[in-house]
Amino acid sequence: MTADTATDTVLQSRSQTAKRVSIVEAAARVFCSEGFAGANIDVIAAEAGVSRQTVYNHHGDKETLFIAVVREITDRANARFFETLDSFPDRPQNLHAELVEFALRLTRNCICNRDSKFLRKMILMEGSRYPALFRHWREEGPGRVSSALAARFARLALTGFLELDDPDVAARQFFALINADLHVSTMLGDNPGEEQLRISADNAVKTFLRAFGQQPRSGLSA
Amino acid sequence: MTADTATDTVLQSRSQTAKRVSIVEAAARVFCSEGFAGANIDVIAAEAGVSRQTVYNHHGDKETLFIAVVREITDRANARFFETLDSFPDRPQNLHAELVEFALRLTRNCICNRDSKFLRKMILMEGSRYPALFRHWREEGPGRVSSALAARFARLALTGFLELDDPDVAARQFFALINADLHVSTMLGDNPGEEQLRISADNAVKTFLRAFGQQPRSGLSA
DNA sequence: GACGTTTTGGACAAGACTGTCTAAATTCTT
DNA sequence: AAGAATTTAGACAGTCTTGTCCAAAACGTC
Repeated sequence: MTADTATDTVLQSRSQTAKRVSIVEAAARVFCSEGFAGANIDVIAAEAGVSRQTVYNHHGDKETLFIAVVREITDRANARFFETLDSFPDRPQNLHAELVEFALRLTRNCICNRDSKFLRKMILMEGSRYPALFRHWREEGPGRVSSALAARFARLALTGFLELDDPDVAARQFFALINADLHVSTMLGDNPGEEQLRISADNAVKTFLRAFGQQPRSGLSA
Repeated sequence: MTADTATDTVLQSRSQTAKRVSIVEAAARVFCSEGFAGANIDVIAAEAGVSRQTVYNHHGDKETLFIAVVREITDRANARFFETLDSFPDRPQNLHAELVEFALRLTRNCICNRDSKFLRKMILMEGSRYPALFRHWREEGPGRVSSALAARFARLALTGFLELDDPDVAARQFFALINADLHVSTMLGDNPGEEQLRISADNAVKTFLRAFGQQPRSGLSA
């Protein structure tokens, strides 16, 4: 009964939603490379394969579009973050190797991908102009991810794999170390190769474990 | 003879150079908060306390002005960096405490100050548009600073204060750790308080020394 | 195939900005 | 204090951009 009309209303005409996402993707690309002020609606429309009027129909105006894009990308990036976090090695056979793999997933999915770059740029440039928008990013994103990672580390400490004073600090430092070698090149827009990523993750984990690693108590491994 | 005219030509009229730097400072502020595209020459002129025509007289056009500003700030920031590096504790009495102080100077002078923020923003946003400009930044700045810091760490390793596989990696990681707690808030433009800076530096050094610290061989201390 | 909705393309007004020009005012040098 | 150079304010042309409007075309649904 209402089901049909309801889903129709929600799903819209399929190509309508297709256009919607295509606009958001295009807008993200353009905002990212030109900045908010430098972004041009005509260019966004062209890149989305859509007429300018359609952009205005869907999103009202430049600022509204910008906000929609940031929201969307924020949510997607956060989802990705937690998804990646789920692959944390809670019961490692080989802590070093498994942490390196985890670090690699983190850099690939959450630091070097397009969404993350977009967010870094936009937060840095427009963060102070839209406090609410970016407070949301901070609290739902880095804030929660950091606590979640801290909890995983705390668990490893309990099992005797790590020796930690403060799991929250350790989590933040883990992120920092992962970024240490990549920071400069990602700022200039380079995309580090697989090789480079691996070396970098390995360096990070090596240092992290030098600082916090420990042999697990034997009884608990299996 | 020529001395007079020469110095005249170089020094210019004193207020002329005063205006020049005032324009550059104002431009830096405006570019920083609005981005290149969003920056408005009239605003820059007003903020420099100068007429628009004067801006054009001195710097020709917006892009030329931008390049001049980036160059100037890059050089200043680099100079500051090396100056700060000179206070590295080569013969520490108390390695932990002295590294913390050094880290604090580094965060204050080279990470949280206005010039550094400007450069981070501009490199992130316009880095790919002006490769030469920012290659210069990278090679003369982070690149050389990192090696220089690595050399200092290597020395501490020789004296037995540290145990290092690769001083270059250690240097990059030291920077990363120093930034670990500050990264998110500086992205949003917050200015961490003195308290926060100290805690953050202390966390960084604690972890760094857990990973690389060592009691120095007794013979070498005095 | 008819009907309602969405999309298109192009025209358009309004505003903003860059960069130039000029004549008058101010400042520097001597 | 005179002469040279710099600075100013304002006007101005030209361009670009945003956001609106509209009639025709395309699309999706029944």
